[in-house]
Amino acid sequence: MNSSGVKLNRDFYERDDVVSISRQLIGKVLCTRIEGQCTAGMITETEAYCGRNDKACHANNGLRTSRTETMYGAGGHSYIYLCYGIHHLFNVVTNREDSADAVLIRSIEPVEGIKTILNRRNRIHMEPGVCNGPGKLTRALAITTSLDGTDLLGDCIWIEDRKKTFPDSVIAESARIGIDYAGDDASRPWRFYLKDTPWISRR
DNA sequence: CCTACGATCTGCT
DNA sequence: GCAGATCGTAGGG
Repeated sequence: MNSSGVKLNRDFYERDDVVSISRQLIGKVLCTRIEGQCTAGMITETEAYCGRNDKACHANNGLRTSRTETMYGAGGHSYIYLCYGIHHLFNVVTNREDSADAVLIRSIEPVEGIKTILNRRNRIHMEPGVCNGPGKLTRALAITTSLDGTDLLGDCIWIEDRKKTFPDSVIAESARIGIDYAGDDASRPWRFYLKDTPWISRR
């Protein structure tokens, strides 16, 4: 797909610091190959969800159900769930089997398959509104809950390192969005985004 | 079985 | 800025 890209390997995902991984995913490229269509976008915004000790995480307090099961699996798989009955949200599962850490991908800047992305989003022209939100980018890349549990080392959904590096000084952190119910964990600075880009959901 | 609600987006005022 | 969409999940009876 892109000769300069190197697919992230299992070792990247299986490390135990989900907050660091969340920050490191900024600048990486999320790719899908679905129904013959290749699409990709550079990750510009993420949020870390810290397993059973995080009140905002679906696996809080060790909650283990058919929905949360994939979060307990090995790092490097997808955790995709339906939000508000409409939106398919995509997460990267991290850490070893039995932990339940994950990174929510919140925004991307499209870099490949622009026509396909515009079609899926029902738009004519590319602009930040096409992919600046967790429900928007899944629509753009054709990611749905039927792909929950997908191995990110396969050829359907994966993440590439294209050697585009950003210094820490251009990466901002903030509280996570839309988790007011999470008590003291609601204010933890586990959201990361590129400071100087329009391709994010909020300032 | 029943009810409440959500890691959001869109369109309208 | 705000309401409505829309349905799977979780929790309680």
